[in-house]
Amino acid sequence: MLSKKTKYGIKALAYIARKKDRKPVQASEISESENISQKFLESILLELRKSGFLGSKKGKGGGYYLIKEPAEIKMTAVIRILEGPIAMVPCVSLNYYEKCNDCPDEKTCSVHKLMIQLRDASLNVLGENTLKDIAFI
Amino acid sequence: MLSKKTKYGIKALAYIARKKDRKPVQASEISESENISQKFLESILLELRKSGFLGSKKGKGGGYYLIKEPAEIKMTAVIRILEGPIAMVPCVSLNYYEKCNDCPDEKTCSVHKLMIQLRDASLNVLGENTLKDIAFI
DNA sequence: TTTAAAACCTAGTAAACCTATAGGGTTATA
DNA sequence: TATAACCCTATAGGTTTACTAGGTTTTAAA
Repeated sequence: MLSKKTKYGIKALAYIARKKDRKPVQASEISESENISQKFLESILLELRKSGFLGSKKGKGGGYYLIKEPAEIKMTAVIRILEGPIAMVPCVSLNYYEKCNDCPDEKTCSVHKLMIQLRDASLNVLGENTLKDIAFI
Repeated sequence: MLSKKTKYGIKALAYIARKKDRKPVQASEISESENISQKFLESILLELRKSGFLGSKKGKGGGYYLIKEPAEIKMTAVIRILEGPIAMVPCVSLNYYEKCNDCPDEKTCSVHKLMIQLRDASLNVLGENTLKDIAFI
């Protein structure tokens, strides 16, 4: 299951990307338009800022804005920050590898085999899609 | 993340599939060989029996056995029973569809769009793999 | 210079879910 | 009839999720 956090984060990024001018967008505006609890959204936007996707401006007229071009933001990066590893088991994760303790040999593990295929399929989709691709209909 | 339940369930099915004869395999044997807590495994095997993957024989010399040929057991079916829907959001699920309450229009939703692609990629992989494919090295 | 808007930060919390464990009951075979 | 094996229910302990509350700080505009 995709967490609400990730879902809201993607929606927020897409909302910001759709704005033509690069003026800061307020959390309250996104919250209303996308039906997301404002306080919860604030924490997500903060995380997106800290991880380098968004910049922010404080005070009246402030808000959040994209730092990079939408076409340069791969969905792999967004998902990894918001949701975590793309692999479904740590033993097939490229970025967060960890050995299973129950499994003596990965090469002969049937789960491992299947999960590698799933990981690669997901990586393909997420690597091919940028924020630009999904933000516009 | 893949739940331990699903992981153990797949390992157990693969273990049973690798047996040449069709004699019932005991939970205790699988538990030892695959390093799975026996009580936990029992509950998983029970679920796999109730959902039609396994048959069982009670009493001494009893155990679990496959009802269908490994080549006829698609991994989509296994995952759906053990882990639940393959889609990461209910609004793109084929078998468990549910409308999002925050989203007024699926056709213009950027998350929806991405999740459909992910679902199809996963369905592809899981549909192409049978228990036979993953049980043997 | 005051006021209000907005981001920023910390903490808590109810509910759900996960991963078992406990403790037996039932059934069939040797 | 003893024992091996499946069958079933309940529950504990931990983690994660999805918020909510309540403020502080910064900045622009009145």
